[in-house]
Amino acid sequence: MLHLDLDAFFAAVEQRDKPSLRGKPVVVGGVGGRGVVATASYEARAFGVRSAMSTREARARCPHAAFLSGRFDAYRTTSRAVMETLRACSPLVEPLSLDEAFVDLAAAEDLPDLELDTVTGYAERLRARVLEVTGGLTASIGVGTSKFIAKIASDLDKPDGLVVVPPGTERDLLRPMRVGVIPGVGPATVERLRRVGVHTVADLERISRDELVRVLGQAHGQSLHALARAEDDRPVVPEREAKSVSVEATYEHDLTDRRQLAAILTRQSADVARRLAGSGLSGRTVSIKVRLYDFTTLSRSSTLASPTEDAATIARTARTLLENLDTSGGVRLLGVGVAGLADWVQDELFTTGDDDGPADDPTDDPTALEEPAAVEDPAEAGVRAPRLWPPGADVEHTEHGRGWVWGSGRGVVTVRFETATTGPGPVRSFPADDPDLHRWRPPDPASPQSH
DNA sequence: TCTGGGGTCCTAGGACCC
DNA sequence: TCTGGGGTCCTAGGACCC
Repeated sequence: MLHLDLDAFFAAVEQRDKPSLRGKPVVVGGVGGRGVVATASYEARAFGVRSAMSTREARARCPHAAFLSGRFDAYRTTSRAVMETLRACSPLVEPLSLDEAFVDLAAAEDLPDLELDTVTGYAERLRARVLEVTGGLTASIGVGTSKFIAKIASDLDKPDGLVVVPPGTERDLLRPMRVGVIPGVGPATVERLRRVGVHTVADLERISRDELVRVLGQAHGQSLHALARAEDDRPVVPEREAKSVSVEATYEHDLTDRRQLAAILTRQSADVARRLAGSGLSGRTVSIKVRLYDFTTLSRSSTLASPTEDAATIARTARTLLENLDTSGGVRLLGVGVAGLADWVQDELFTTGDDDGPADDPTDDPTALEEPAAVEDPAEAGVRAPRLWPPGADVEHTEHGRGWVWGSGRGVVTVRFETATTGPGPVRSFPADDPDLHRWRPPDPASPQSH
């Protein structure tokens, strides 16, 4: 597994495009009174500027830095070039963000073997190619036997570094490290672990699984027990389906005018609706997020009878949710989101199959009366590129047997297969139009007993 | 006049169903 | 008379990531 991380990405793009910034401290992020730092160039880091620091503090530490609000189109374009370069190596590339990705080298075609020297040379050439296609951006690469180890390794020689962790040396590498280096272990988990005497991975290793689950809960406890032992078999998932779409903003001054708050929700709802439509998605759960003057953060949500991508429906629902909150002290952040995403094809199935008259109390559900009957024109639906392979859908493959959809997109479907004897098995990717890949249906959907 | 914006995943409790 | 258990869906909040 290979993990690639572009160094100080946003700042590096700015320095590339504006030569006068090269060699100088550059800070990209919110430039307003309530902004925070997204990325600081290494020159700015020398003055103690860090990601997530308030821009106010960054200005105090490094007043002569260039403070920029960011050009996301340029970042996206550059990111795309990098991801394409990675996909030329292996079909199994999983972007984690604009500046990070995993590459499954076991699926790389032009890699003769996975020996240490071979992989090291390959990764060096990859770094050179990234430098080329980005017009001079450096990347740090980590290689190891799992996602976890690759990710840890890419952090060890930053910037512009390469670390390959030889198989069998993982646990010795991890033991002296602080638990906070483990992805998923943030400040709250570090504090909980500190209270039970755990500071390093070596300490973590000594805690039983039961104890860890008691301290951190099921999911986190189990996964940390495994990671402490360098056990990690998570596959590369090339394309994940979006699960939610949201828009939020923090305002320079706290807002109190309820008409103004409602107007903001209306505009944000239109933004969300446009993005949903652009991706061919709709969702059933509308939520708002409200951060009050004292930073307490509230969320409220409402699940509709059927998915929507309609701006007016989202806005009406969002405004109703806000009406039940006390915002008299002032609001510093307001946001709208839609979750429970489905595609238009499912939407159509839903609304044509489940039409059982009006809801009991129409005032409970602002959409019950107005919700239109989804997409009528099949040609139009086709244009919207429906998502044919919803995650979790059962499928079968002529060669590999039965499984379920792990992810899909860009014409590729990733399937996790299950065998009766071994349980969850390997993950494989296929072209979405692979004739050997079939949607799978239960043998007799009508038979389940009616109790 | 500390503390962004876009996400994901998990937990816990209550409603509801069988 | 006493007292289920499993499962799903929904809501709110929190931790975490880049």
